[in-house]
Amino acid sequence: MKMDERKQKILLAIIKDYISTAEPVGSRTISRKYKLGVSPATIRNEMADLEEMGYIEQPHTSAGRIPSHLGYRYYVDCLMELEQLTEQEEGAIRRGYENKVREVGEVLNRTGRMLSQLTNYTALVQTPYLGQSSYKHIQLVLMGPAQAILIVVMDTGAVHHQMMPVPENITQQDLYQISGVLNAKLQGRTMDSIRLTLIKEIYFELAKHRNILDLALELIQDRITSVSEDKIYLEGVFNILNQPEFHNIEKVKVLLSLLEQEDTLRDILETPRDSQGITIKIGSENPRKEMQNCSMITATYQVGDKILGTIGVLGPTRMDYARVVTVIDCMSRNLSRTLERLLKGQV
Amino acid sequence: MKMDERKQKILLAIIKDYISTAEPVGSRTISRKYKLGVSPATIRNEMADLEEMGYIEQPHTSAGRIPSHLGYRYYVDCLMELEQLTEQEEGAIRRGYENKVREVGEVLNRTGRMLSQLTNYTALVQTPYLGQSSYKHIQLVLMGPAQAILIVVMDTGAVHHQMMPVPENITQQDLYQISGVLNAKLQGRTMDSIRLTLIKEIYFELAKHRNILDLALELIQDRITSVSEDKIYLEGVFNILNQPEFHNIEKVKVLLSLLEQEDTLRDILETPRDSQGITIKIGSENPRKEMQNCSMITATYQVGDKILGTIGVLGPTRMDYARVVTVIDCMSRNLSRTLERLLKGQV
DNA sequence: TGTTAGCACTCTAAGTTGATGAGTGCTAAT
DNA sequence: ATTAGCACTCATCAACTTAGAGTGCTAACA
Repeated sequence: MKMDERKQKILLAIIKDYISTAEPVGSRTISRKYKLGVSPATIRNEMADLEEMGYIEQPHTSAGRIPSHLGYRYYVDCLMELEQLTEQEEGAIRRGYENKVREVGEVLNRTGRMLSQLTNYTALVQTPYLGQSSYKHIQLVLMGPAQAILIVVMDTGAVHHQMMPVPENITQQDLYQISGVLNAKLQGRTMDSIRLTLIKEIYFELAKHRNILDLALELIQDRITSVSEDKIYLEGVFNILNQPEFHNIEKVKVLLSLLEQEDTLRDILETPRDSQGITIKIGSENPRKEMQNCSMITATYQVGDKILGTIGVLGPTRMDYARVVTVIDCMSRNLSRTLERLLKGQV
Repeated sequence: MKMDERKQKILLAIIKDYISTAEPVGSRTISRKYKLGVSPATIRNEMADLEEMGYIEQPHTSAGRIPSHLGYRYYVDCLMELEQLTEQEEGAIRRGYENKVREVGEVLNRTGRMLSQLTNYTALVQTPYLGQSSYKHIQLVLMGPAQAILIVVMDTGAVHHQMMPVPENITQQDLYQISGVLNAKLQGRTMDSIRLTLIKEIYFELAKHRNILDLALELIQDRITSVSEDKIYLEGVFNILNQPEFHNIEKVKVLLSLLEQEDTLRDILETPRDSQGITIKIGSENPRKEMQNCSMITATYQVGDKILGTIGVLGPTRMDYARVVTVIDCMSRNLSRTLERLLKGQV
């Protein structure tokens, strides 16, 4: 069977209507609302064909049709016309990013908030991969009789800190000295590039503080590096309560318990290696079967031509693909640009 | 009418049963399950009395009774026997606090998580009031051509940081010099005690960097101080989905939209000035009328004899008061102890 | 005088029935 | 190829019925 233009128009009408009403769409509705110039009976014939081809299905005999996963797939691949953002919205996004950007974490936060607000779905934002970022400043500050705080500033503007025990008798002067050496040796180095020779150099210069150094270097390498890496922010989770397909509490609970696990988030954000730009996963294309009735739209963001991470929007399969794609595209561009500015010439 | 012992027993039975089943309790059930040695008919008479006294009410004519707010109040004030935590649970709490405590924020986080897990309700944790904490270390680090990062370490172990613009031509050396002066003047000072004379002294020593100083001091005073103050962590919000009284999505949405506003959280955590220890607010005793069907149990935590903040558990009026009171009491003690250790001799 | 059995009564929850209407597929006419 | 017409299916809703849980009252009992 061939997919002629009229079939396309009918499929498009069904999908658009179902996206906005969440109700099965009948032949009469289509003929009335989307003037195709043919009678309901004709449309019924075409719909029977579309169903046979797998693009739509019937919840039960006397109901209208709803799009199948295949139908949505055909829609996003061939039929969808992207929506234009209003001046207002685009302005809001731009302002959201221009407004006193100070730190990577803050930028990601705002991205999530805007994404979920603009789409009314759940937003996911992955922290950027910054393995190539380098140490900018390291400082040890004495906090108590045997306690110090280790502060590490990365060139990305990220600041990590961590309490650590120190010997009883150590003074702030000692710590300044240690900080000085660490700074001299590590400043400008990337996380991945600290090698044994370098550490030996440090030991050599600070032989008598060996035990502090051991701990400090361990913390710098293991803990501090790993803390911020590959976290995923969730925003607007409650928006799913507004979707009619989630008026059943049990379904909400299933989805929420999935979203509570970081692994799941990582899995569903995952995109095929070669995918540039935007990826759409519909229903059963998602890695978890509990998400059959959800779709996920993701986009990568980058600085230069290095992809740093992914942002995504999670909604029901019946989500407004056209709008979400436009929004997420705009957001990922803005995010990339802002990060570029923030990390200017530093990554 | 007098509240004799039998009435008390019956009221207690009604409340216990309703708390565990969420169903109205009939006279037959009581006589069967809670062997009081009297027939349902007798119990019916007593229940009629209890209803007249306002302790219980009938959802409709042919249903059993449920406790009224007054009934719950009488229960928590006079009838409730506190539950004992199991060895296991108490151990888990203790271990939760002992395990590598490094920072105030982390402690609060864990507190929230444990509270919500142990009770299966929603936990609220207010950040401690640390207005009396003092500056331990201040550092400016050059990040880009005209950008620096300001790092402030408080004696509580809290670390704040903030990007700030600086003049194009400034060097890291200049910034070190400024940091040095700021440290010398501000170290050991409390946030509240920075006075004009002090600032003049700083200006005097660093006349040529006046514009940087203006910004830095402003950030230190306004932004950094206010950021972490009086935030309220929410944990286990989704637990409300497990309560049968919230099987209606609309009710969930109303409650969630309340909990999204920080003011609300502050209001419902608020406790009367003189209240030492644990406060229980039942239904309409809550400040928001949308929370008529919720109860809130709060406890303060302190270091020394200074109250620093409040933790709380939010559940339906039908919540398990005995257990929650025990848990929250244990948690607040542990939290106080841990903070004491963490801020040892520093506040 | 307090307790209890018995009974009529009330009200909800759950099930049944029937009407309505949206929607379909098929057929025959255009 | 298109469409009008028609018989048919099925969900939804309202009206009605039923079963059962629970009550209040009364009269009998200890």
